[in-house]
Amino acid sequence: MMSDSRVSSVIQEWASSYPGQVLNPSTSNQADSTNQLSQMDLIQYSQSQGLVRGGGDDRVAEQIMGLSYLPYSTSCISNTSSSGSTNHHQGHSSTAQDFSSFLLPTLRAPMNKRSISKDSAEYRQRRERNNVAVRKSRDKARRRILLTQQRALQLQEENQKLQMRIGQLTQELDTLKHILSQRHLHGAEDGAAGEGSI
Amino acid sequence: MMSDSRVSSVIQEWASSYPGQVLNPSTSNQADSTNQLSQMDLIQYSQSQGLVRGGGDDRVAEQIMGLSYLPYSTSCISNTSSSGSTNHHQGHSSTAQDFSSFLLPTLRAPMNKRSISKDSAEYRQRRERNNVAVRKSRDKARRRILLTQQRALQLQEENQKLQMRIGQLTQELDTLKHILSQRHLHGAEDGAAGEGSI
DNA sequence: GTGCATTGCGCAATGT
DNA sequence: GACATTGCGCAATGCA
Repeated sequence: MMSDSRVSSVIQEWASSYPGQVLNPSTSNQADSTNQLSQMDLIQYSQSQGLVRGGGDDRVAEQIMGLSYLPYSTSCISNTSSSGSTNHHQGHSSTAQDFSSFLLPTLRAPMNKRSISKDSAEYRQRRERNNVAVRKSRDKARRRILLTQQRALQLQEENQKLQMRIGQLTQELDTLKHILSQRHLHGAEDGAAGEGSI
Repeated sequence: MMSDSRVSSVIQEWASSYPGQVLNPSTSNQADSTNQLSQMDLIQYSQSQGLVRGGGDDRVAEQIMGLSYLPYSTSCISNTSSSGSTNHHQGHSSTAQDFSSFLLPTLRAPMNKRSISKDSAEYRQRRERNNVAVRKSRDKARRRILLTQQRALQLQEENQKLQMRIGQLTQELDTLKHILSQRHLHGAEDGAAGEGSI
């Protein structure tokens, strides 16, 4: 059959994006690689992600939660994040200074909870870690999506080929059946026709 | 298990997510529905398709949060408020002051472009519009991804079925061929064996 | 509790 | 100019 090496390789890669119980090792040697897709694919997104989400109130609620957190002053400072990496709009951040000393206490963030002052190096550190994690996670997601798309494409191609194959087989079968019926009717007349012609 | 009707319906829906030239009627000569995936998948997606969740009225409090984080140095100034969205207070921010006087000129926001002060109602309006657009776009993306995943799953199922079908046909064919060869050798012996038994 | 992973969200830059 | 996409950081939350 169409043992397209390209196909299997991509599917292989795709499968690796789903660390769950996705791969079925027994299928790798088969001609047409048919991995297990499983429900894993649909779980993650369908639930907890927008689509099914009820009304809009949840959004509001979520929003209200974090809003009192002092939008300005903080976080203007001490970033110097070493892992700025792809950050683009903060090239001049190197000159950033700590304005917090100018802020009135009343203006400061409500940081009532365990004094999570946004000035603390610890805070910045955590933020930076999270930012890294976020980037990583999103890269992963992007890759996963891409692989899924490629996989869909290839499955479709494969499908077409399979269907074509079925068409061939069916036709061949019909021919043989016809021949057989002919012989059945007329008895053995010796006609090796359609054997290899189809 | 899954019924074929469901399959085609989902694929149908999936196809509608790709307003490009996704469907190619010329290839659908074979029995099963086999849509064209084409490269469109991997490229981009555009076009809009009014989702159900159009109403932006449900979300109101979201803008309380207003400017989140102030990219470090720039734009730390010129706003006095956390931007009370379109229709409400600027509550806690009322005590906010202008720290810009403390900022070194080099630290000031680059707001040189037509003075895009974040206080302006026009700015808030634009932001809000964009936020709506972003939500819409992301919903769409989520839907698209979900659809692609479902499609991949279904294609895979279909694939398995096709392969099984091919197996059947092949075996049947072998049987008939065998029968034919037998007859060929021994002449008509009358043996309607594998006709319908496979 | 600690730490990374996910996810929704708003902002801004950029594309159409 | 309006809307659509996209990368990014923040915060909440999930999870090991």
